[in-house]
Amino acid sequence: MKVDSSIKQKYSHETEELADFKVGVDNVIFSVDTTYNRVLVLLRKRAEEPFNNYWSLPGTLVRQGESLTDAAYRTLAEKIQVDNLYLEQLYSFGEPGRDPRENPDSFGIRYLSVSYFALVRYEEAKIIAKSDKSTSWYKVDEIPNLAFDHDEILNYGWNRLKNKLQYSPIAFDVLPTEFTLNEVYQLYCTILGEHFSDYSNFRSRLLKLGFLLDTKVKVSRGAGRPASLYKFDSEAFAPLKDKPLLFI
Amino acid sequence: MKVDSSIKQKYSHETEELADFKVGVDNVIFSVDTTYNRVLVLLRKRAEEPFNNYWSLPGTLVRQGESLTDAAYRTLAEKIQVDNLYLEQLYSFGEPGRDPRENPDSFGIRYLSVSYFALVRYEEAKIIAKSDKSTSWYKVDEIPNLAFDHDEILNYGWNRLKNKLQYSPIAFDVLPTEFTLNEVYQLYCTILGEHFSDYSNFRSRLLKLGFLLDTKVKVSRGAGRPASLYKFDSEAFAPLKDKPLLFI
DNA sequence: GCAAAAGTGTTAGCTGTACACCCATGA
DNA sequence: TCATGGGTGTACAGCTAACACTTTTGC
Repeated sequence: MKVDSSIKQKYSHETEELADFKVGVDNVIFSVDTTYNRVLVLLRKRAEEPFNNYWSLPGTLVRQGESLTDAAYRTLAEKIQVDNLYLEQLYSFGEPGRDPRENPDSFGIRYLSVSYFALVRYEEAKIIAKSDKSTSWYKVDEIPNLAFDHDEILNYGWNRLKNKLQYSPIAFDVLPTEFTLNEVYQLYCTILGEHFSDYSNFRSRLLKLGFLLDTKVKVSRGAGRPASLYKFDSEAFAPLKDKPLLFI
Repeated sequence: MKVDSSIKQKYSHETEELADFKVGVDNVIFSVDTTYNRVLVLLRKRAEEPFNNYWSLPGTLVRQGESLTDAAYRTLAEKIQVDNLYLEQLYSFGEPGRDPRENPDSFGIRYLSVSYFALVRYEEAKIIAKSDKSTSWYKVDEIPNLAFDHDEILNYGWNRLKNKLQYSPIAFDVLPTEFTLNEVYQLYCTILGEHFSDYSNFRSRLLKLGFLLDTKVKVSRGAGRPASLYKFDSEAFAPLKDKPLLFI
């Protein structure tokens, strides 16, 4: 990047008064519905201003004594009950004016959003019911206009999901403890699209990495030859951590 | 990841009072000294409590009306004068208690740090001199104990630099407009270590990507055959953006 | 037996690696 | 002319993509 010679002038600010912030955490929570082969995002409908009645990412403001990660888990736990998940920090959005509650003239409180990305197991995730259906899964390709800059955050999370899947074993955090190779393949297909790899090649590459244990137990899903159940072997994976491996 | 069945209980907080934040921006600013083949990080010596006399990452608190990115550029511009750089957001650190100025009992102001990662051209970067030598380049493998959690932030940035270099053309942001292929190679060697690739293979892979233009102009660096000067062709690179390409 | 699903094998072409080798210049 | 650094070529191993094939089940 080439910047003006005088970035000092350009980026100096007239006022030296510090901004006061509230910090929010917004979660992009994905799950994969393997029955219908679709990727879902958890949204909640706002019941207050600003953006009343808009759908938004589940979020919360950080409380006294609470860490960012804790706030992310709390938001998650308020919306769904789930035991197996992957969660990581995504990005922080802090432009002045991104929240209409900020008064543009008076330099009041600013709202910074630290976004988190989560992948949860769809089958076990129970939406904590409210009478009003204000929390619901949306297909990732049928997202309505969201409140605030949540479209941008969601898009950021969606890219992270697709990338992360290719070099990190997050899929095994949301698959059952024992799974068939075809279930892994379906998960990858659903997220990355049909055309990322042929099943037999995917299979041999994955097995060659050596961190999947064949339990030798067979399961039959309807007609056809029964499939072996595999387990993720975290000890065998450990040495591969931090290495630039590719799963697909 | 497997979490306790009751994450709701675990992560619920007694108080529902919101935390008040000041938001800081801390920059991990790298440069590569190609003369001595070493990676440098810009540090400044603190002249105030807390951590008086400790070295720290250059940082600042975000001002009213100022965006996070602007604050990052402002910090940079206060320390060094440089025209060519690459800058991106790194990670946000917001644990309660990460800044000793927070009063652990009274739940006062919290300090959140949004960290940024920058790569600048060493040869053109002039440290904006103060009488006291309070700003200085440090070799990345000889970093003293830093203030706050800046060791962790620096480590995070160092990993980002090594990864980013492999799939993104940030090197060309800090090389001269015209450069020899050997200069590119030296840069990669310095950051990734001697053993990442043999020169001739690096060379052919890089050229095959097709975004380097041979200007046909030759330069002689001492003895030996003169090298061709190349230019980065951003138009030719455009279609490769967002593709999972590897430079090494 | 036949369809369906799981799993194995084969091939052709490509890519990475490790070199050997040629080229152009300064001293 | 020789050392030095720039640049090209090659041969082999290993990988990928595409697809044919075998195995084991339910019906």
